[in-house]
Amino acid sequence: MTEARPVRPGPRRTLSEQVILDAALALLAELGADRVTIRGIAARAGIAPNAVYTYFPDKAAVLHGLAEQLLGRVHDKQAADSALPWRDRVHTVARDLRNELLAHPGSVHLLLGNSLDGQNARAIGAAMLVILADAGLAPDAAARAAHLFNVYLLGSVALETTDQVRATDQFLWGLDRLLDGLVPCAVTPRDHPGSG
Amino acid sequence: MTEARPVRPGPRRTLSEQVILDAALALLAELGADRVTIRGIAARAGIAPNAVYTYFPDKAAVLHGLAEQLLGRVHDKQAADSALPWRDRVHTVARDLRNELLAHPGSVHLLLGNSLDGQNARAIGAAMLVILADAGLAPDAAARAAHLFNVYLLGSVALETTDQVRATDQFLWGLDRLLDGLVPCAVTPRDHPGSG
DNA sequence: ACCTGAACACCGTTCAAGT
DNA sequence: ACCTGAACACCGTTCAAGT
Repeated sequence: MTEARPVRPGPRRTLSEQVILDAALALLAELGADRVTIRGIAARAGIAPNAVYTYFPDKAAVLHGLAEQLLGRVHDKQAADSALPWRDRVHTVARDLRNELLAHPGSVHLLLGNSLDGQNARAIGAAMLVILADAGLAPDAAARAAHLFNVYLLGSVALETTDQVRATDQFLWGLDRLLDGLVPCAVTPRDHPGSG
Repeated sequence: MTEARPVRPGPRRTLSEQVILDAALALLAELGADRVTIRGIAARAGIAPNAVYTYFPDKAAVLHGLAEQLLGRVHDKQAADSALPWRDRVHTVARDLRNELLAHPGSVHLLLGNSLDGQNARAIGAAMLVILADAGLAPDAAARAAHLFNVYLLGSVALETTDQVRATDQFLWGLDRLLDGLVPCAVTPRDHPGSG
């Protein structure tokens, strides 16, 4: 017989939070938001429904993780390029986020229903703050403006999703009105801080 | 025995759509959005759950009617007063709608998830168009601006609801930035059209 | 036309048990 | 620690039947 070293009871890590979130994301992309159920996720991951509760306290926690998962798919290199005009950088972030949200119908309501306090959410918010600081906004104004940006992005896509229309013109028009309203807030406007 | 005149089969109109929507609204106000269920509505109305389907094809239709019901509770007299500055009139509409939505947590997601094409929704939208026209916006710009207003209002309240904060300062600040961005769109600005 | 009881096919979640 | 089968308390919706 083999040596009787203390065998750990049961498999140690055949699953993980990531496996569950991957299954949830696949379900969201293929079947829509209303099909993202605990039982559906478990079935796709090949486990029993209640096994999910080993990793997440409840469904809300799974959806919160799923929202974070979605934001992680957006990486903006152009947004970080401080040599570009700040309005263009905002446009880039807005377009990329909007496209990601429109690609997964229902994901907007996911973001609107969960606090955007995860790692990826904070990263995007921080990138936005940098852009707005480069635009000349004071820290508190930049924070308010970043929130305003979130409101506009999520609100726009939510209405686009329910009304079944892709109104890119309207989206960019509203974004520009919003940026126009922010311009007077810039105390030290500088388009190319790298050259100053 | 009494005369055998053709008695109509069953009670003719003991219920109505309005009774069901009233029950739904009461449930929303008292127990929250997630407790607005077909079975709950029926119980409060004193009928069997499937009786609801005599008046509405499915739950989505009930919620659509409920969204309309909510908007009907907002009546703005000040918004119609063309003697007031247009920014004040917008502020009034925004404040009243926001207060109504915050009073019923979950109602925001109700509005965001249903097309705002009902009678009350159109009335509010029309009032907004009048204000924006008085502000000097051309019809197409006014239409875009009205949509922008919807996006901002619903997006703001949605984020306020999920983050459990009532940030009135932030709300008004963002609204003003938005209105600032609209000012250049006014081709024929006139504050008091009644005096012209 | 309007309402009912009963059933169907689902949910999220919990519990006791097994490794 | 991790996973399972079974159950509980719900859902929305449909169907056949009654008035």
